[in-house]
Amino acid sequence: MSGRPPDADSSGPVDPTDVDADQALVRGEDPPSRREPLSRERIVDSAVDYIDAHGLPSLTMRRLGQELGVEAMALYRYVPGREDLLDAVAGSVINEMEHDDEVVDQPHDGWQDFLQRLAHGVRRVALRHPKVFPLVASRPPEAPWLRPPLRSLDWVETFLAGLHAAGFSDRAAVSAYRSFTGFLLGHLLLEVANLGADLGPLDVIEDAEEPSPRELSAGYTHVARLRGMLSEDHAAEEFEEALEELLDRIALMLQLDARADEGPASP
Amino acid sequence: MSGRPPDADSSGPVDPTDVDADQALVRGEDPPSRREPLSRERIVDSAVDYIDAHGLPSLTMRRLGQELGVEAMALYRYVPGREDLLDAVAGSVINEMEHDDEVVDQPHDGWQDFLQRLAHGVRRVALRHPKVFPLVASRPPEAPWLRPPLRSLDWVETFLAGLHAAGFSDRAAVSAYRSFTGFLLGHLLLEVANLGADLGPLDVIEDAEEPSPRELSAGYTHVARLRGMLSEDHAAEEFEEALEELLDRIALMLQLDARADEGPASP
DNA sequence: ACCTGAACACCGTTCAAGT
DNA sequence: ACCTGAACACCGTTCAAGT
Repeated sequence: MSGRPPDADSSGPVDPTDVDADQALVRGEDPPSRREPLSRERIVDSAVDYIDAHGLPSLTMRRLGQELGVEAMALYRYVPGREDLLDAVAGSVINEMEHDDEVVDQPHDGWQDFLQRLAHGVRRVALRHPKVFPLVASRPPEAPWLRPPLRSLDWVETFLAGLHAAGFSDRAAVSAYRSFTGFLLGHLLLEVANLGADLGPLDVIEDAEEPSPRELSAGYTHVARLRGMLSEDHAAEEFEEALEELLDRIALMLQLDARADEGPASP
Repeated sequence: MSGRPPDADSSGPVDPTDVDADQALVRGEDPPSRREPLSRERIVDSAVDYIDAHGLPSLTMRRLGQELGVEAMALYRYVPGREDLLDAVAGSVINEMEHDDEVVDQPHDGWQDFLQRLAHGVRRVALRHPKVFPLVASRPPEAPWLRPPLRSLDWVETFLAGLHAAGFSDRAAVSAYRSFTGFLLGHLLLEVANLGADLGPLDVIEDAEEPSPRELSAGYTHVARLRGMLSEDHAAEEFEEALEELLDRIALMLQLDARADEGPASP
């Protein structure tokens, strides 16, 4: 079965004297007067849903229009084009963290807790939208001082303000921002890739491509032997461990930074 | 200027009695008999060059055919389709490391040196092909036990065999493989993204999208203040530092692993 | 004000036909 | 054996026209 949505017209005869509106009613669509009007937000949300369900390559302006009960051309009143829509999609999912109660705006229990919550918030977004996350990860951000996956002004501000309030120097906060984003990007992209994220619906995969055991044992002795171990999914524990280590490293950097601030004349 | 290649026919009158071959000669093309035959390798190499030059979105089967002096349909004798071609492209650039003399097959100076060389080899690939690297990073690998960016059986085997030879236990080698890939993916993807990697030719960017300073100062006080510092490019040093830290972590893990092997009955 | 029809310049891919 | 022409079912996007 392909990703194409089923054609609702194909089941049963339709009186050809019906006017368009009546045919629409037969098909179960709301008449134009009753359906809520299009808006940029509704379009972006619908695009997120569509990618979650069918994968990025399946999202076309025409199919998205169909999803919204509208012709593709109508979308262009609210969105400049497909590329901008994808940017908006990436921004939208990362901003879902705004409604995540575990994620806080201000450190109230130390910066480590603050960053822990933030990291887990991003991870929840990635796992909720595994097919959208590669977009968050690899679309070029709108400014060189935004780095994926924290690719919105709001969250970078929250990050920096939080660390500032926790006593970080500017230098230390920026340094932490860099290592934090690198950490999130690597771990979460691997995690969603392992989920088979990139491609569309799973119907194409057919997992028939795996190298045969015969092929493997010829030369790839280590891979063959460790196959099982390599396939084990330890994403969650790995994430926790690596996050702890990252926080330790930041704490260390913080000490060095503070010492440098006291003045370079110390023993 | 768009990415579309210029039409060579458009400059000057052409005698309509010329046969196709002569017109081809006028255009400076080799006659079919003289040009070297198509091959999967030539197609993949050409695709890499094309993406390097014009970006992934600009690569179409038709334009790639044109680049090779052939109609698009001819490509399908050597490549099953566009998606498979992109997989081959990702595999091809990562395998460029085969010809990188700094990268070694066997650890001859300790595993740390071995991993240092491997990491820098992958980084050189990423910097040589910044527009291809997102493909290496986010295409789902052909088996669940291959993780980007080390997405080829050959390199995973080299990695595992190398650490094995250096005395790593299976468990330790697999654990190192996981953290190594996570590290590379995060850092290199950020680095190429910062280079403006994803999109096509630079002619579309026009850097007109940056939020205005006025907009910034309203609410985004920390981002505004740290703008300059955030834009600084420390990719190279960051990579070295983070790599050192990763190797330290692996060394630590190695000790714990060895101790666990001696038997859990130790004091 | 909001949406659609028709059109344009593209796509990927198949397959019978040419050399 | 290797490539092409013609065709099919799609794309994104524009714009005049409809309600």
